[in-house]
Amino acid sequence: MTSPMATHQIDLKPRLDLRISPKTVQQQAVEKLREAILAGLFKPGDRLVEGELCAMLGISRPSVREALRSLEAERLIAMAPNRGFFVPTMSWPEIEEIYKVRALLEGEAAALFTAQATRARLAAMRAALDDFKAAVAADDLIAQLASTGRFYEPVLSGCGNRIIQEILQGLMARITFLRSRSMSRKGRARLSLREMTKIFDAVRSGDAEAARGAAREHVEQACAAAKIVYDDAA
Amino acid sequence: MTSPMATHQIDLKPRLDLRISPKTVQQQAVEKLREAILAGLFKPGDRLVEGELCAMLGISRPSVREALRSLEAERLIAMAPNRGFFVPTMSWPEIEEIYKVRALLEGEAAALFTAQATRARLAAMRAALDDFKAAVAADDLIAQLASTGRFYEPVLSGCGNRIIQEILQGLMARITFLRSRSMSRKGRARLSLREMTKIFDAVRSGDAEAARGAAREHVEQACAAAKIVYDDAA
DNA sequence: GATGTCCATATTGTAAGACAATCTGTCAAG
DNA sequence: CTTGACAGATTGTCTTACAATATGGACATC
Repeated sequence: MTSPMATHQIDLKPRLDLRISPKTVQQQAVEKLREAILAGLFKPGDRLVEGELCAMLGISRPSVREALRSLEAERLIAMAPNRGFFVPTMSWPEIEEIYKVRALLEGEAAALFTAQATRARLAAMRAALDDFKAAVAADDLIAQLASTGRFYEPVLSGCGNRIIQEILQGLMARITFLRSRSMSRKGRARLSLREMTKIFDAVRSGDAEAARGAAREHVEQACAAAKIVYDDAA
Repeated sequence: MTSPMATHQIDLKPRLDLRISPKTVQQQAVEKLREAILAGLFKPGDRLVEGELCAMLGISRPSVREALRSLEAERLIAMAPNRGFFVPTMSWPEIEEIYKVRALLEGEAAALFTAQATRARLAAMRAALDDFKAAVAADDLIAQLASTGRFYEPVLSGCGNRIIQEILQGLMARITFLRSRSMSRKGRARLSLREMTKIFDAVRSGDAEAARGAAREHVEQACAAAKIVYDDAA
């Protein structure tokens, strides 16, 4: 598929694909709605009334329904026949199961990445880690979430397994509504910083098993923090 | 959510839910199309023309499109704007990545299941294993695939993690088109039987780590068999 | 003969309208 | 307080329609 010559070149423009792809209304609708759900505009339990969404997005009902079907298959929303779509509320066991799988897959991703980390990706991780540190010092929640995302991005895209990446993105999306709240817990950010630093150090030193362990532990700690938040809310 | 009394009862009727659920046309369409793809009626590379599907399923275009969107989000089919839906062809690296994740998750599921296997589920596994043995002896491919499914079902539903189950089902669906072909390779079935027996023995003896290892190895062997088939086809 | 241009046709993308089926909440009757 | 009935809201689905885009081939050009 990719040009054989590419492997001889330095990784400056990794897979820049020139394919122009017209965005269909449906695709944009999916993106907008996903953003809206992740941003918390629609909260767990909220109903998604087709007519309202048509008005909000300025598109027709068939297009809205197609978009909702896509999100349904992603498990970001659910549907009950004749009652329509809604944002599902998740029980704690289910949330915990997601964290368990995250621990497993992020550990694997970290281990895989360690074995083949490029200089560029390590630099990106370090930059994100520095940003996160600054965001913690500034108590800036938005910046914390953003830099956390940038910290993981090189690991996921550099671990060499797109399936892991795809699955993790899906799982993360499903628990986003908890992330900002648990991150905001007093002291969690600082612990998070320490755990992420541990991951980075392990990756940089080339110790795959240490990286796996550190990544696992980070997720497990995040899970514990999420549980406290979840119980408080209930 | 569930009645507290239920926990005091014996597990004779595990969650018999009386909820009647009307099947919408769209749901039936998704099921029919998924079956058709898994059964190989639509092969990788085939286009799925909306008009034809309308005629085949006897439903309208909006309904067909909704169904296709669902399957698209499941990654069972793909879409190119203005060119419609098609069954994607997978490259070997991608297939291998799926097997890698399967190895990880099936290993985990086997380990989790070992720690909490019920008598009933163990019996179901044994029965499935016996069926598989008979199917191998009779050289009956259909029966082999069916009994393999029944062998794994108790593990997945009994491992206590529905997310793992959900992910694995999705991954399996994406490589089904390879399974029957690689299973039919001379000698593969017999090896498969040995590997599955090893899994069962480990689970029954309560050795979670042995079960994880055996499950991993079984997937790795399946991956190797699939590679041979894939290369032959190319 | 290879390449580029243009058009007819098929198919998709999207909208609008319609109507039956089903759910929800309200209110009266028992 | 429970039951039943009814009005309004919403979904499930189909039909029709039309613009936008892709595909394949005819034809002209180099």
